[in-house]
Amino acid sequence: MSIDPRSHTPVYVQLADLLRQRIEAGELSPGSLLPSEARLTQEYGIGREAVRMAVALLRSEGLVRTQRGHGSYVREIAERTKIELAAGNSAIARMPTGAERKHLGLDEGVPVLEIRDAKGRTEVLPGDEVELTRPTSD
Amino acid sequence: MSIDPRSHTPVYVQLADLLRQRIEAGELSPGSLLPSEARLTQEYGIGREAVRMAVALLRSEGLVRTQRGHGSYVREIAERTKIELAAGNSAIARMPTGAERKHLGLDEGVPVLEIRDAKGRTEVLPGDEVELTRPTSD
DNA sequence: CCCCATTTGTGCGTATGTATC
DNA sequence: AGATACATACGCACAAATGGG
Repeated sequence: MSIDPRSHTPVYVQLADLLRQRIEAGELSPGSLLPSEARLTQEYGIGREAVRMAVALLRSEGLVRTQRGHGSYVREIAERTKIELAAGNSAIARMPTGAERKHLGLDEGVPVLEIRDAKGRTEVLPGDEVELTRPTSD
Repeated sequence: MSIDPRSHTPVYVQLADLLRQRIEAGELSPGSLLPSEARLTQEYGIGREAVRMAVALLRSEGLVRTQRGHGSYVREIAERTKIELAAGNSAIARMPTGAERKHLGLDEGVPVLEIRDAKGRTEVLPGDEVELTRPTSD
């Protein structure tokens, strides 16, 4: 598989698609380092700008985490803790504010679950670590 | 408030923080146009790359929507439809795949809710338009 | 401790395409 | 038609963080 500069699909999107495939195929396993920007520019014969935008796109999707002076890692899939949505409560999914992301230690591209109880009190949970359940009444 | 190029925090993160503050403070209201890239580079004395990455970061957070050839707008807050989480079902929040985003017509930086029933069938809902509820058993 | 190689962050110049007014 | 503004893409250069010797 290769990249076509003359395609209507932007080069950086094509690269992101390729990398996403390699991640989902397990060829780039969770915790492993992506090839460096320099390597990707060479291997695919494209510019650094396109490479950086491709990685930024994967970051925004929560697939990779970038560490300056080191590289970009494939994010590890967190275990999801089952949380029961209590009767009378509701939940919404949204992206965290900057403060929330810092406070919860969230990577880029990770949503939060905001739980609201009947009294209007809210609780914000890391979206990649939680599975919301409602048990059968049996 | 200004930007410090010598800070440990990347310039583009600092700018994103400043713009986020202005958005959350209502100074940049929903539907309004952000200053252009050129204006931001001048006003903050930073490079184009930093400006573009800051705006991309806000996009990934679902705060702004960029319209090509026009500018970047502060996203309007969508009405949320209440959806009941049925008994025996569960839900997780995550970022959509590219295909899902296209199919659902989602802006960048908008998570999805994936509902799973007892038989393992899943349904994907736009995270910015849904509020998950569990009524009181009354 | 310093030096060095690697990697990402930042700034800037340039160019082309496309959408809007 | 023209001006403006963003999107994409390439190039180069230097700064800053990281880790190894």
